[in-house]
Amino acid sequence: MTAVPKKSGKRSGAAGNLRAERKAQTRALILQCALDVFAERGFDGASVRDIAGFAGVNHGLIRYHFGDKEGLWKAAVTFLFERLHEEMAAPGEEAGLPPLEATKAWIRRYVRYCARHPEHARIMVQESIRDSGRLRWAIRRFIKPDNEQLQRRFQHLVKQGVYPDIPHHSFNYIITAAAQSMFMLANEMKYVYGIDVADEAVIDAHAEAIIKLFFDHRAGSAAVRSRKS
Amino acid sequence: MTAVPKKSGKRSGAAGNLRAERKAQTRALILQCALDVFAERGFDGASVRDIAGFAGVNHGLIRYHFGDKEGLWKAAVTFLFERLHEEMAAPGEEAGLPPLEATKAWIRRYVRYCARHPEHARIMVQESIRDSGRLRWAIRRFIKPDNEQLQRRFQHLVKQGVYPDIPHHSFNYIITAAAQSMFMLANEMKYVYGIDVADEAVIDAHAEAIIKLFFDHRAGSAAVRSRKS
DNA sequence: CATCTGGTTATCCGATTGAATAGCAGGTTG
DNA sequence: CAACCTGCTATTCAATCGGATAACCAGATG
Repeated sequence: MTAVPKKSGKRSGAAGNLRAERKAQTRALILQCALDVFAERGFDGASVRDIAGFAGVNHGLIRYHFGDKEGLWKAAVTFLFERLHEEMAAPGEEAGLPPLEATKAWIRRYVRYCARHPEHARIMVQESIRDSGRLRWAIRRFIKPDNEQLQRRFQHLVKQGVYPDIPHHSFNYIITAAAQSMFMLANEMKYVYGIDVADEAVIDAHAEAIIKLFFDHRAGSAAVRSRKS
Repeated sequence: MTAVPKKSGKRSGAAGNLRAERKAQTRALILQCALDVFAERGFDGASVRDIAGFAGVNHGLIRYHFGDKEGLWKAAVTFLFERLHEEMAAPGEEAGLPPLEATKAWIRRYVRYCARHPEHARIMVQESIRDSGRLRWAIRRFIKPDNEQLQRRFQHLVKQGVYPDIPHHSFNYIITAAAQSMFMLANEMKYVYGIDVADEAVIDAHAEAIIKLFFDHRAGSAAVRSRKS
């Protein structure tokens, strides 16, 4: 979490919209800082003053842009999930793959997303531990639809006989937690293993480890059988 | 998190230690309430006054027993890990099992612990997201030793050729997150799936799902093969 | 050029926080 | 029984919180 220099490039495009441009810039800057601070300290622990401080603006400005603290949180989370959907949109090539291979590609993409934006898991975990109206709002609006999509993918694998039939809620929490936790707990990784989770090699190796454990049963077993045993 | 009635049974055992007995009772009561509140709101979000309120004592008393807020947190976390070690101690029978079966038994025990005490994962995740001195304290004192124990178990499986060789830190975060997350995020489970994670059937099914995905590669594949495919 | 609008800052408010201090009451001890 | 610890409560304090209001001023408008 680093403070961001204020109003670096103004560059008014044409005429007339200079003010609107700066307003949008300021809004986006506050949102990004809000994501970081909310993720690190939780809703109650984060202070509007700190967020404004990191963004280099007066704390009263947040009230102007977002109404109140909860409005800021909801705007930040909306931005978070819209970015998730953008970055997780599958490239066209994936449609042609068989379902298991498509799921492996999805895992690799999701693990890289978790590494790139650890604040996502952090902010949602913080909110889910407490039982707030904000959690219910985010679930109804973002989490439940996303989850139904994952459920369809999972059921497809099971129906094709290519995956064992376990309760879907278990599958969901196991797979997402496996992908998120290492990056969500980057500080713990640093102190326990001395490993920097920003390292590309660590990220890719983690994705492959998940795929090996979850989706390469036969190949995994074969690899095991090829050992001395 | 429910408020606890104050001083229910005093029952002075013999003579002389009536005061000491009540003191220990009060201390334990405060610790339990502190665990719940710290887990739900994080260190900064939790107020000493709230913890004292749930315990039914004056907030000044916490200063008397634990010095300051950080002292209370450390005492609570110490209690947490000592209870973990007690409840995770393997019954003697497990020593005779082959390593893979022993690990399965360990998984079942750990999943039940996570369900019984979701505040453990919650409090440590909250602290790890922020990079505090408290996190480093807990890692040096509890997490690192526990982790080395898990690493030895894992390496034993790999050496016996009974488990695929993936980076240990990946294995660690995948397996513990898979066990913890559903119970840590009990509120999300409630709203997304309408499932109560206190249900024994849900807990046991989750443990078996983890075992099926992680440790029953051959059996899992066989189960898959027996379908129409 | 004069006026107006809207993004932003400065400042104030009551509530709550962690911490500190003084005092009380009842169990303990000689 | 009387003096004395000690576990506990009541109260105070400065700091910080979220929210509200008024002033400000650069840029849009006519």
